Amino acid sequence: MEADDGSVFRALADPTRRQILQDLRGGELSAGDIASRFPIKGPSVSRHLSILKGAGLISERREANRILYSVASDRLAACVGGFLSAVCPEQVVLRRRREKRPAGDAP
Amino acid sequence: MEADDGSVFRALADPTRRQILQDLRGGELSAGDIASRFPIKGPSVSRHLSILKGAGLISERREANRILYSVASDRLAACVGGFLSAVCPEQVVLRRRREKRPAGDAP
DNA sequence: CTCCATATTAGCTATATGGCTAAATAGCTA
DNA sequence: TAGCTATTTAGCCATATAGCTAATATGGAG
Repeated sequence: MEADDGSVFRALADPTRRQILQDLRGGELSAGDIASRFPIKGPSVSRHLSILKGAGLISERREANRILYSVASDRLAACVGGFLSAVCPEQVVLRRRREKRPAGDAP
Repeated sequence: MEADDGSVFRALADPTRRQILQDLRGGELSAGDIASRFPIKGPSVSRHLSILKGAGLISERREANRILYSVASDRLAACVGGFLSAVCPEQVVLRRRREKRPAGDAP
């Protein structure tokens, strides 16, 4: 069901999308907030957001008539960090975060 | 003189190029060695190699009439790891390698 | 030099990508 | 309901990308 790693790397190929991810590092932003930071029109931003979402790199939340986006850093770290670990494991260390466990798992 | 980070991420967008980098993890390979591992023709592989080289992700060395390629993992870790550190610093640790110092630098 | 092996460069085609404008959808408020 | 804001979707166009075949280096062996 989930997008494959290829979609993640394709998503990261565009500088605008990389910047969006960095901007989201500061916290949730609406599509309009994001659009105001770039010299491109709203629909283009919307397209970038849908590509990032398709890659699983951002998640969205509706609030009134705005949509707030946030970065899915777990997924980013897993895919990209996983690749880095495969190619240059000496230079990169992945710090695994607590995983969401299905309820009832051993503590 | 050096390629910008954008070229690195564009280079990584293609699955063949990512696989080439992983294959080079095992040690130097000639263009022909690499070509034999993929279902595409030599010239296409050559193009991928030149893109990887343009991004600074591989280096080459001539031996007789073959050209041996190796992965530039420092550059890969610096660019991609740097980006990861900017977006999700909690999940990724960059382990800096000894840098090549200009001769005559303090010890 | 000629011949062969290894690779790259040139030129072509089809598809993917990223921008735009205009139109449609979603949700709030009167 | 109508009207307003926020955002996405549809359709178009220009450029970039990745594959191919044919032609061009480059280097070693005879």
